Amino acid sequence: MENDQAIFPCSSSTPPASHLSLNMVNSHAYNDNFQGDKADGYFNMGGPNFSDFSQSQSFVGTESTNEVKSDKKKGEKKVKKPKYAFQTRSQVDILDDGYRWRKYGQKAVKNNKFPRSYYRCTHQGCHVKKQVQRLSKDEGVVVTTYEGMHSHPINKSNDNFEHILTQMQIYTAQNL
DNA sequence: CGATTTTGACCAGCGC
DNA sequence: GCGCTGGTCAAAATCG
Repeated sequence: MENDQAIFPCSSSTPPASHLSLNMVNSHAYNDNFQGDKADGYFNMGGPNFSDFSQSQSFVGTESTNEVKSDKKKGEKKVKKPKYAFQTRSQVDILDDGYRWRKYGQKAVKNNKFPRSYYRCTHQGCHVKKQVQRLSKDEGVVVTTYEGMHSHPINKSNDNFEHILTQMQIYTAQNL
């Protein structure tokens, strides 16, 4: 999994919905104003009010240089972990993007009243991780942080997420 | 019965 | 060096 560019499975086919993610990076980025926590670098471009769900999307390019000098336990080569965070307006924490996720942890964040859930892709050979976090400031905002990239097809009908992507593209075009 | 969730413990990185 | 915070593991519990 050396490919760290996009989190969408459609990056190889380059569908019309894939370039929208590039558009979102054009927004202004502020570091320490998102949650007051670690300066990760969140890109926010969502408007205050749009429509129903998933209207305010954020994009995060967090190059956490997590380098391990020597193999301690896992023996994994953790050189660089690019993370991509999405800020979604939703009432539910579980944003089904079409993949199968297995929850492997949950921790409470300091600045957030809501705990952060850690998920892992259950696909064989796919070590994509994702963490879902809800903002204590806005309980209707859910931040989903993806880590890694899927190299396998979705075993579900991604019609739902595709619909969301389409809406995101429309909103992005209107916003920009 | 298998897969997944829950929850506490453990560990590593960072700041003081 | 110690304490805090964040991330992962693993065993038990739960669900389908």
